[in-house]
Amino acid sequence: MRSQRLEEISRIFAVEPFVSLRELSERFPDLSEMTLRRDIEALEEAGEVIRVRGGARSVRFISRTGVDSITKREAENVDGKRRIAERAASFLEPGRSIFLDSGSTMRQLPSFIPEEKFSFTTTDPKLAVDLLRSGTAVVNMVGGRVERDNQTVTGLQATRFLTDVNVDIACLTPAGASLENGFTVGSYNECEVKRIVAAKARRTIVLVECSKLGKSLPYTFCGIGDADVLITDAELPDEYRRRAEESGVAVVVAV
Amino acid sequence: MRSQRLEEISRIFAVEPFVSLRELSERFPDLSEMTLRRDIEALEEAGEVIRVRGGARSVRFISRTGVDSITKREAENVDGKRRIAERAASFLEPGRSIFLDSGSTMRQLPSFIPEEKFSFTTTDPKLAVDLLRSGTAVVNMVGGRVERDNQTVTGLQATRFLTDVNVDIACLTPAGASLENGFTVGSYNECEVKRIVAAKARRTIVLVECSKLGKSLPYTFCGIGDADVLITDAELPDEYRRRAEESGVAVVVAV
DNA sequence: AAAATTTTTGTAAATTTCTCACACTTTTTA
DNA sequence: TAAAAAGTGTGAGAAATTTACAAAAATTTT
Repeated sequence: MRSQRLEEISRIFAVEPFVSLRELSERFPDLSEMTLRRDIEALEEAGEVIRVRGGARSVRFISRTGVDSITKREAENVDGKRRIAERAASFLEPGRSIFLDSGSTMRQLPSFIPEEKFSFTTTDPKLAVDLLRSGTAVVNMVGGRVERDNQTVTGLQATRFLTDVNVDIACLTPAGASLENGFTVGSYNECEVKRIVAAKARRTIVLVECSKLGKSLPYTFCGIGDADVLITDAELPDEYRRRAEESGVAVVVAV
Repeated sequence: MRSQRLEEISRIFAVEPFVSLRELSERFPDLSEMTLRRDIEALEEAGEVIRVRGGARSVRFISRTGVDSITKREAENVDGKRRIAERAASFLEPGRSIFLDSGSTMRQLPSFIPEEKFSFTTTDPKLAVDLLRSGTAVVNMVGGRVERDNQTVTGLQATRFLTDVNVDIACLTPAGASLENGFTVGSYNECEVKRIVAAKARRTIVLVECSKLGKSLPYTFCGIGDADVLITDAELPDEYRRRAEESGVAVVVAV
């Protein structure tokens, strides 16, 4: 029976991101290639797979993350970013007002967010859209001018907007982290936003990729000691760790 | 320059679910097919598209949960939406404050926007990101709560935000357009936003897909006669045209 | 139960698309 | 400025895919 076979093939695509026609022929040795072709075509019409040269790809394995020209930066150290994001997700508390910074690290977060009644506020338009995929969260977008290079909302309107918002938990991502200058970014406007958020937050979580360590950019939004939690993707140098612990910062190394 | 061209192709895939190699050849007449092939290959490696026989599919439009209502809506009548958007682009004036509504029709606009010093304000986070690709435009994002189903910013914060913004030209997209109720939408909050914008704008351009004609939803944001320009993708029924012309509305049929 | 119809399958030619290899050009780097 | 690298064009050859038609199986109808 055909429908039965379609189910079986469908089950293969539930596990494999790509199946070639040849593999399929091996699994069904007494069927002609043409029949398997037609089966794949039927699955494509059902929206389960996409036919590509040589076989078909399962839509389940096609991720929409990173659909952009800034993918270059985004593609760097994805693994570290994901590990950091995963840890950060465990600090989120339902019912609280949670601020999420913009940036490629934060954009890894949505896939780790459980289905709870979170209330998010963010300056990142892309992140806002991704957060909506969680069916239960409320998503607030900060208004203001969108900066071209880092795709974040800043400016007078943004700061004004944020003064009217309560923030319980803030997740912030600096562009640099150094002992001398603390957590820094390269844009004044962006700094202003982060500074306001950090000042308002009951709890500030700073997410730092190890590549940012030792770097220092023009504007500081808070000192290392001002964070409540510091999440990194690699063991901190001793100096940093000592400084953090002196100030009561909880250090989380996401490995 | 290659990277520039890749950006341009990427922009096409941002709004088009499938692009054939032939179409691409038409858009880039002095490039060999092989080069475009390699470009598509690069985009595939970047995770933006999936190469299929005859061209490539944009991953943005591939929904992993079977039928994603948003992506499905987005893929409907892309041609009509594009034609409407193209016409709308010709009404934009550099240096003016331009409001762009949310929705799938508006999301077709960025690829038609020339490199001028526009100043855009929008309630659509996705659109905001796409608008940034134009290197010269200033993009403002309206703040507020992001609605899940239509991915638009609404609510008290949004309306408050908009009262502080001047709008010269407003591009609005109704969900329904009828002689009795004018231009309508299904959400009260969304209506509120559109109403404010329409009232502020020196010039209101309403973009109506022909499928919306005769439909009426609960909330009216303005009457047919209140528009300054009405753009559709098919000839208007006589009644509508008469009504529009009586009120001095310029009707543009994008064919 | 036989006939008629529809659905499914197989075969092979025809077409299209894709890949590969190599030469040439432009851009970047040293 | 030379050398290296990256990007581009060409065309032949190798797929893979489509098409068309016929046969077989499953179905419905009579």
